[in-house]
Amino acid sequence: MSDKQKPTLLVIDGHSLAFRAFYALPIDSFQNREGQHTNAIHGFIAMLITLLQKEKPTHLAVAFDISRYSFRTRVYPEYKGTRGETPPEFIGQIPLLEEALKAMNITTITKEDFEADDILATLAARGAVEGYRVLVVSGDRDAIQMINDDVTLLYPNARGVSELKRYDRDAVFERYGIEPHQYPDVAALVGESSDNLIGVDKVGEKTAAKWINQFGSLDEVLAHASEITGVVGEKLREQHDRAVRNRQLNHLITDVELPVTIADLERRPIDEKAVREVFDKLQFKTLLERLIKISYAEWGTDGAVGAGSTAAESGIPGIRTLIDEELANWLDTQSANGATPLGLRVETHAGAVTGFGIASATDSVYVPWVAARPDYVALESWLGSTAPKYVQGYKRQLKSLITAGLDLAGVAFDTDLGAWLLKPSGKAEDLATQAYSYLGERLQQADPNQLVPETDALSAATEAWYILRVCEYLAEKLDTGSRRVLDDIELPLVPVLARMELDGITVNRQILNRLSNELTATAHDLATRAYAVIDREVNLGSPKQLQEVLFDQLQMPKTRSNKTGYSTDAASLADLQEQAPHPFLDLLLQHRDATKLKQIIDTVDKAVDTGGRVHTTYEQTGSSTGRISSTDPNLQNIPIRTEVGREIRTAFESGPQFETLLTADYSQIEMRIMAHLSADQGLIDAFHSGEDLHRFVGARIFNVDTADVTPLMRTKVKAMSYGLAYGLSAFGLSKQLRIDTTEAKRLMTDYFARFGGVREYLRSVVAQAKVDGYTTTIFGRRRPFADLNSSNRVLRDNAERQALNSPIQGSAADIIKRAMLGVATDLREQGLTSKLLLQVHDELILEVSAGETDAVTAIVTNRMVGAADLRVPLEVQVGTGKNWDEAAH
DNA sequence: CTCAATTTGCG
DNA sequence: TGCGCAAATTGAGA
Repeated sequence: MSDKQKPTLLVIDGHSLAFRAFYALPIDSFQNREGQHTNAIHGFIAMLITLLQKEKPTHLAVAFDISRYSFRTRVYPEYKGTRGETPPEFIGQIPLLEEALKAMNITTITKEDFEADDILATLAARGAVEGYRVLVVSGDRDAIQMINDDVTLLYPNARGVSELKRYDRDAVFERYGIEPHQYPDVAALVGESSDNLIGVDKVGEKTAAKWINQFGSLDEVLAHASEITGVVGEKLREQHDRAVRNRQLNHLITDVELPVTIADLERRPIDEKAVREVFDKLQFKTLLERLIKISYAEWGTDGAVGAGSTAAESGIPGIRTLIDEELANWLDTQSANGATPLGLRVETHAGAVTGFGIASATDSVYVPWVAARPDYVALESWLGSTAPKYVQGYKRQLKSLITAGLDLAGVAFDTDLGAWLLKPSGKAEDLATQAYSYLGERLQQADPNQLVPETDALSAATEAWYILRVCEYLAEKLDTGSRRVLDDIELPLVPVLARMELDGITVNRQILNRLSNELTATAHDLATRAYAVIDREVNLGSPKQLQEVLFDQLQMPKTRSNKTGYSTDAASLADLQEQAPHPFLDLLLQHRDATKLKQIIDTVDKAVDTGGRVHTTYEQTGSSTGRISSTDPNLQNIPIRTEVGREIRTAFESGPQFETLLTADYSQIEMRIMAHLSADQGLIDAFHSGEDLHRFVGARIFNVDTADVTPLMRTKVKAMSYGLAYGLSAFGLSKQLRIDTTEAKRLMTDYFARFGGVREYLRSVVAQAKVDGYTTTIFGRRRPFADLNSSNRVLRDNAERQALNSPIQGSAADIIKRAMLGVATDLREQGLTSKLLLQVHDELILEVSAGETDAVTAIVTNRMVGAADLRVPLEVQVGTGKNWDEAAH
């Protein structure tokens, strides 16, 4: 008999599941009118309903513990002794749950002196013998021993309620490397903290599984204990009794006498009246609807239930699977409709393309993709054509296609980019969330309490249809400026970024490994010395432990306070060093520096592929200002400010087929943008003078000749200038320059006396933003602000500084993106093989082919300088070299 | 295991 | 009491 035909017995550990649900769902969101908490009941029943739908059990029972005491606590009083008091919010939920189950006509079983798991084990064993497919739901790991070819365990994962993990024999083997029936042997050696069973010291899952595999069983392992060498062997012989005791306790009883037979557990229809009463008392409206609905479906009663919009209601078109001629004809018909966009979803599995969903407003098709199939001419030509396509996650989809050897053109909208331009400070949303946010429609999988993952995910065809609709909605919402940014900057940038990611940059692992080893030694040495100075060993990476050392042990003056006490960051430590010099401080700072650099090196090293290259991922929708960010690994925070830091940069090289690396960075782009936006004549003159900016500004402020500007004066002016764009206060400036606030205030006054246009501009940005609710960059990118008129001072001040900075940082982001587009275009059009590799906000890094250095230098310079037409010139510094460090000069 | 907080790297 | 990011680590809590 196949499993499909077998009757299915579903048995649940009631207490353990309810407890999991209790911790997984927010307590405060589930409370009925009497103040009784109901989150555990809600989670449990949501899970149960899903299980009924998915697994369609023919027989069902829920087992409960009667009390905390069982035969096991008599044998070993400390059993489960680590479990604390029941949380007060949990009290009362179990009886209510039992009441609800009763109304649903579900059998609950308890047995004096036994735990629920023993009941489950008994039912599972009997069910298997009687020819059932058995599903056990339990959050207790001991349940693993029940698993065999007929019995599967559904185990809640760490998230608690979002899904159940299926454990069959294979899954157990994969996870633990043993057969399910051997699990108690392993657990006896390892121990089980939740049961207060202490294992053999030094023995973890790996060791225990190895022994069990080697000797066959716990008894055999113990019999051969004398053969096991090393400290673990010693511990095993010493703690032999623990393992034996644990094994006795974790053995589940499979012949508990029960008042029911399996046949008695056959499912029965719910008592609808009773269910309505109980669920009403619990105030479970949605769950009641779901339950009634499935009950009607199952028991054949009239199913006229109003809740939830079904496919037919929301107008999802049916899906047709098309290939060959039919597909060609369909695409033909669509393009005959002119330039009407189609939704497109590239379906992938493990990175490889497996199919396509394509949708018009009224029709959706699915195209399975088998790379070897010959006749995809029509599809490929449509993909590569300018026929407008609406997508989600353009870059990721494009990369999949490129990897599959396919072209993609004509992308005219992306839900992610559109949503981000509309609300750049929002979180990235998946399609289901977007459909709900913008269309108000719940996609399948909408129930957050679902415990078992949907078996049938939404078809790529239906996704394409939703993508189309979300895009249409967003396109409607975008103002013309944002739309221009999308069309002229963001969408065209996607293929450029995709190429950069796929290409990656060559990294010399020998250099990284050498540096890593050196830094490990340095850090170790520094730590040892630091321990000697304070006469004890602490974790130098733990702010909490450092606080103890600094403020308790060493009685240092208190620093800036934070949520956990007093700050130990570099600035605070530097302050301390001044007030109360101590060798520990310097050692700590150096140690931090070494470990941080090592961490970055190791992260990059881990990301090197077999071809010796590192591929970052650019987050195009990650920032609020319009910048792109870099992750996995982040290549925008490679050290440069210290000697060792720069050494790391020598590891980034041009690839074997290339001649050199080229870096090009904008000089003072933000100050230039400020000069442009403020139209301050002084600042504009500064940039036209050819003089060093800070020297020029310093001369004006301190009333001296440019030649007489001292380094100290220049430093102060530089800090002031840069701080301007961030909304720096006199206090902040004094902090940074380590001068008193009076002097900082005077510096600011003098600065604004000479460059009043800047202050005027910054003021006007904030004022305008308060009126409009958003700021705008030179190229029309918007950033909305919610808190500019907040009555909360902190919120408002923060929003004001963000608003003041956004047009500056955002315009710089626009400019370098435009430069990247120009560079990519020119490289392509001039048939050059040099490649754009990295972007670091105001810097581009390229890999240059032999003989192309001059051409590439010209392209990069022209495109970067010409990326915007400002009141001041844009200046670019270009350098070349074998590696990133060399190229940066 | 997950999450918040802290710290630090870059622009 | 200075804008924008990503990553690692610690320690607490579920």
